[in-house]
Amino acid sequence: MRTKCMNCQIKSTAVKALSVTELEFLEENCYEIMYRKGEMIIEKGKHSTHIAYIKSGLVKIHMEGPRNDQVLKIAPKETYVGIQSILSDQVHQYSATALQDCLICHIDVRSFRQLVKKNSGFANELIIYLCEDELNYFKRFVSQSQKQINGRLADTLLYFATDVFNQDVYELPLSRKDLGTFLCTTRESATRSIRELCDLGALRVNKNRFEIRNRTLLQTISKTG
Amino acid sequence: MRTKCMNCQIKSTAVKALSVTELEFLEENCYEIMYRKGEMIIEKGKHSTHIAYIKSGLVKIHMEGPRNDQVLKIAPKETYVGIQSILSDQVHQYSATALQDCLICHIDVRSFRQLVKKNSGFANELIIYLCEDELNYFKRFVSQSQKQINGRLADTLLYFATDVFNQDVYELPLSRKDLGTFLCTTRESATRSIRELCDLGALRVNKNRFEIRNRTLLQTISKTG
DNA sequence: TCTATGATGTGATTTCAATCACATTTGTGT
DNA sequence: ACACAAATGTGATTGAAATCACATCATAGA
Repeated sequence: MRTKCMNCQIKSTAVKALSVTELEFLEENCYEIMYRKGEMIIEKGKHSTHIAYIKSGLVKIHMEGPRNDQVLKIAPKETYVGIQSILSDQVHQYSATALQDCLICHIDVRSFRQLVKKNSGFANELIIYLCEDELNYFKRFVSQSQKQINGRLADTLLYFATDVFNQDVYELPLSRKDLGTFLCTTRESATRSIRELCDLGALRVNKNRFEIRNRTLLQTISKTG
Repeated sequence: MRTKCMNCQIKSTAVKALSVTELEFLEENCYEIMYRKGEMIIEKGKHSTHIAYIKSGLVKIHMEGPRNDQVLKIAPKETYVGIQSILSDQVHQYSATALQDCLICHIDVRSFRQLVKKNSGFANELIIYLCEDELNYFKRFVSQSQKQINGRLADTLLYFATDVFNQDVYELPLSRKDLGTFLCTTRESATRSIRELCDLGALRVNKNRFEIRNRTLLQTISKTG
């Protein structure tokens, strides 16, 4: 049996603003799916009937570019994916792929829109969510265009340690190739950059097991590019 | 005497969703200012009490990076600037500077938030606005990280021709330096790229007067990077 | 167990753009 | 009209990262 929205433990801030009746309405217009690592959750170009909400697991948001598939974001739980389809019943502008096994809640986009129109508290929280998300992209944009690879890698490793895993030793759920496209570089350059940070003593790496050994140094590398 | 919001000819889609009473409320909580070319409209780090709405003129949105000041966006009229301050009474996360003489409407952020909470149609339009804006940044992010300078310049020149001036001959309101930072490169490389596109016959340039001579060629350059 | 396919590490080389250096033009205030 | 500061154009050089090429290591089937 599926979990009732009302009892859902990882409601978004927006959903917390809904009334009991609205939660019951939501309940009838969403459903959960488990995705295995590597499966596509939403696909660019496909008709967008649902918004996805990550209940657990990590998701890669990516978009075709002129050369590569570009990773825009590595999204942890409690992230909305494909919310831009709220614009209209159009097609998804980007793809999302599970990096780990993921529990995803799919919400019917028309019902979602109805909730926005009915409950301005819900709408308000969504606005806040979108603004924060956009600010994060601004920062990422600036970093990406002004820092060198080592700086961008340092950023990313700190991001995983601080915001995703909350510890300094973790299993990086990305292939070197994905890490490369997330860093806006190539697989080879990503590999080399990892080795440089190891040589500097900031890191220890074994396969995908990363250990941050000198956080201060990493932060310095992140700052100076 | 100032224009009444009700009669304002360049209302945002969101403001069009407001009732007469709400428009009167808005009227009492916003004011217009003319900015001269070069003046700062909002400044990073300053307390954000107002959201700016561009009624006329072009505005540069920019943010400090580790090396440069990075231009995030060249915003034309009917753009909200600093809307992210809706998050809370915090400080602005980026700056905005007038590239031309600009008429700006400053809206008290608390009143703005009240309108969001009161009128879900207003909130809904804002959500749509934010989603579109974010999608544009996604595309810019991908272009910037995968295209070479000529491709990025082609993009930008087409953007001005199509979305800003709506004609193929225009006065570019950016210094070479600003153009450089918008393209995520240096002044020198921007200059060289302009010359290359001229040599290819895609452009004709005299000072800041740009003329697109071969739109198809520019589009090809934009696509292939 | 063996094989095959994909992922990864690493050196050599090339390429694009940054940096440096300086000439020239433009603009501004007196 | 003049002087000075700021913006722009342009060549020479350097440098970071992409590309190429290939070896090695996993991993999943047969």
